[in-house]
Amino acid sequence: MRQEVKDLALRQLAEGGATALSINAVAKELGVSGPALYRYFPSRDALLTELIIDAYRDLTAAIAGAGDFSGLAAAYRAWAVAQPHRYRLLFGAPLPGYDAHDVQLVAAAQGAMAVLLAVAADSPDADGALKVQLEGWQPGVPPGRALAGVSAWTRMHGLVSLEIEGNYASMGIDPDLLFRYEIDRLNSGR
Amino acid sequence: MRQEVKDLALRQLAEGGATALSINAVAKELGVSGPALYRYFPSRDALLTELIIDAYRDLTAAIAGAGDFSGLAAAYRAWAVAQPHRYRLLFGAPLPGYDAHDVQLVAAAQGAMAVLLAVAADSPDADGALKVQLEGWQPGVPPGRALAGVSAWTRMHGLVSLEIEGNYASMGIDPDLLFRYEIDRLNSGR
DNA sequence: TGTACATCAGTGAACGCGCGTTCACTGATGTAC
DNA sequence: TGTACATCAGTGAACGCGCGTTCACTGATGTAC
Repeated sequence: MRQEVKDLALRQLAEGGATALSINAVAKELGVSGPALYRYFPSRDALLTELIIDAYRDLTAAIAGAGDFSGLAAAYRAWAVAQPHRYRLLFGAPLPGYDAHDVQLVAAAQGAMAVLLAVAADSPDADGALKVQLEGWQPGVPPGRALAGVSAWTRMHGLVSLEIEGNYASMGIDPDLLFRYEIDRLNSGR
Repeated sequence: MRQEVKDLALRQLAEGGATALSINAVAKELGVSGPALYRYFPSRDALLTELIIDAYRDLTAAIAGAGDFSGLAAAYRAWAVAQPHRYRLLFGAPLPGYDAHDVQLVAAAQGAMAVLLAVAADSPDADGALKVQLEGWQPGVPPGRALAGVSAWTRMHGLVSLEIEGNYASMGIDPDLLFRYEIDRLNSGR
């Protein structure tokens, strides 16, 4: 039942945009009255939090077995393109009135980043204040690697987020070709 | 009066997230009844469209006089960081129920891109199908330059969008240092 | 200067809608003797 | 096997809220003679 609620909630998010998560609407589609769902989730925010944590874990799983960095990048993109609503849940604008400071949520996000850092190259350019910050952020990781990880994530996110909002499509440019071009560049250190 | 409405609408967007644009709320804050605003805007969507067009023009103006590519990148970022709600209006998730196919809107977006293309470097790597698409997208522009423009935009967007959602802050990393690192890399062809 | 009129910004009521959440409750199911 | 009871998923009404939009209207302002 909890799973059914989540599935329907995701489907409604997919159809109606990030604000479209409504307990009443989910209940209705489930053929049940609104208050019934409060047996399973204490509040709308709790449901939302669970969806986000699920999404982090799912994304993490999707990129974990993808091989080297190129494989990870392809898996990251494929996951996002297949379910843009979940990608937005993770990296889009914060939902009004929703406080994203749940402990499990932060842990789930770190899990995904750990997978990325495991296959990131090493950048020789981490120095000065940036180096100190990178060491503070990921104490066990060489700062050059942490920098390469953040940088790679940033570039993937730029590509993926513009793709899922249809920006390349409206230019008549195939996102696939652009993605390959950028990842090749990134891999060759450019 | 129209300008006052727009200003208040922007302020409410800034405070309440992308869904927070409400004619009634704007009217209330203006000390006027809801229907009064229909003298000035035919509908909520029309107001929204105007805000988006304004934002494109404003962003275009901000990056137009910024000198070379490094200057443009800095101006682009400064504009977005100063008013993230407007940046989201342009490049964030589409608003549910809002159709972004206004003619003026498309023109405004192209104006911004033209400024970027004017200072973009040239990439030697545009070939094959991608080259054909780039030529179709910007007929008068060498495809290598178009590719460099799209690529630079993508990377700037990755940096800026993660910054305004607070992702670097939550890692303890100064977005300023990261931005400079990435733009230096981009400038040196890496 | 005074009067008749037109303009038009803004009003208040209403329509129909949806939301999250609480509350006391029904009624089916399963358990214990 | 039959009866008494506990559990608990789900109900329907209600609270207070906000939304976009329409409609007929008031009432102040400005214009024309």
